[in-house]
Amino acid sequence: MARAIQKRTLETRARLVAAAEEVIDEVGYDGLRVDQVVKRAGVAKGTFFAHFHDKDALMDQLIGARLDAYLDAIEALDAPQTVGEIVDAFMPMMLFMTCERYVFDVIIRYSGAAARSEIGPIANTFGRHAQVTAPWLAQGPFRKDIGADLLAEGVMAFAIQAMSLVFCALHNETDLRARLRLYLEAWLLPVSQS
Amino acid sequence: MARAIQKRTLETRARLVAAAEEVIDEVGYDGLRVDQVVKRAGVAKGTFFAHFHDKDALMDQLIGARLDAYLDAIEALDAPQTVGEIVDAFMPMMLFMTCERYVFDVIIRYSGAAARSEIGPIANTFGRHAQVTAPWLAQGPFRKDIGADLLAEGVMAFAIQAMSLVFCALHNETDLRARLRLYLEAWLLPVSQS
DNA sequence: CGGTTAAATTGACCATGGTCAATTTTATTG
DNA sequence: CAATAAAATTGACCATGGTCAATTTAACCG
Repeated sequence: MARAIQKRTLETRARLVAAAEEVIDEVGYDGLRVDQVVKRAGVAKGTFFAHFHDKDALMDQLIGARLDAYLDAIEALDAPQTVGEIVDAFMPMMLFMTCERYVFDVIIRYSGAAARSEIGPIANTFGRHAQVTAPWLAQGPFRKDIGADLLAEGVMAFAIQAMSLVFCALHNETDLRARLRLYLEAWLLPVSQS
Repeated sequence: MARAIQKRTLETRARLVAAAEEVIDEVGYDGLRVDQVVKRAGVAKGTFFAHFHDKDALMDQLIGARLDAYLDAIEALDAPQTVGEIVDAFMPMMLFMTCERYVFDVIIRYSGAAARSEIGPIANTFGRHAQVTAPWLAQGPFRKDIGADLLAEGVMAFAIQAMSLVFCALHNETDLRARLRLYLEAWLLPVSQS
């Protein structure tokens, strides 16, 4: 018969998360080692994996939480009326997403939700992102020949493309904003010849 | 003073590659273990890493070669005149790219060229892809308000988006074609309201 | 051909993520 | 409270990618 979750469980999990955040502050996401985390949390290694399916699941949760905070800020904004305003709205989140190559890889891997059985925190943020963006695009002065949901999916695709280029040898973070703007102007404000 | 590459070197490398391909045939890309490869090739583990910087570098080469073969076939085609023909042209390569989650991950990781110092085989195929696509888009009956290179970048972005969805719980391979077509029609044949 | 040097190869060893049978702790029940 | 069952924790152990000092092999030279 099923029992309620023990208070101890929540404490242990909280200690693991807190320890992980401390480690990340010191050595970055890429530098995190499970051994460091469990040592700092004062638990055995097996305990870590009783709480998180694997290291990536911890990352999913930590990074997902950060993304959620960015989305909270984005949701609080008024619907943007220009492509420039859209880019401005997303820039802080995109800068975080590209703060480390490893972070970007984790996000991409988990954004395509359910290779893993259940939808995790990061996958959820992508859903939220679409839910915020679609109404913006429907309300603003953007193309109306296709649905807002499809339009939002495209914004997502171009945002990912722009972020990918950050890690190419020839591009840097300054380009990110300019490139996304270029993409979105072409996507949201086409000038058809027909 | 520098010396020529020994014949032995090439033989060893060829044996490693051949062994790797055999292993992949049996257990897939994701199932490949370096130990298996070196055992089959009859060399020590250290030799493997003298020839490939890491396991991913081997994958880069093997997968890159496959992609190149698909691009050869694509290059031999006449320039497509409809979105449907474009989708048809890319489908075989996209099916390979999505044959395993692991393969797709490697491709994405290496497509953004030079997190690694030099441009590898996979990164090169992305360049080739753009070089094939841009002229097609310039010649065909598609939007002309933006340059063909930008148009080709967008095709790439949407192709990746469509492939990502293959691994989501709710989508399958049949959707891939339909979804890419939907994206590309919106991207290449917009109906502006201005 | 023997000596010398660079390149290639070896395999013991390490780092790190992950597993699981055994143990300890907590909750429940009579 | 004692007995018992479920949940949580432990840490020795494993799998696998990757390293590197030592060794072997091949090429070059007088």
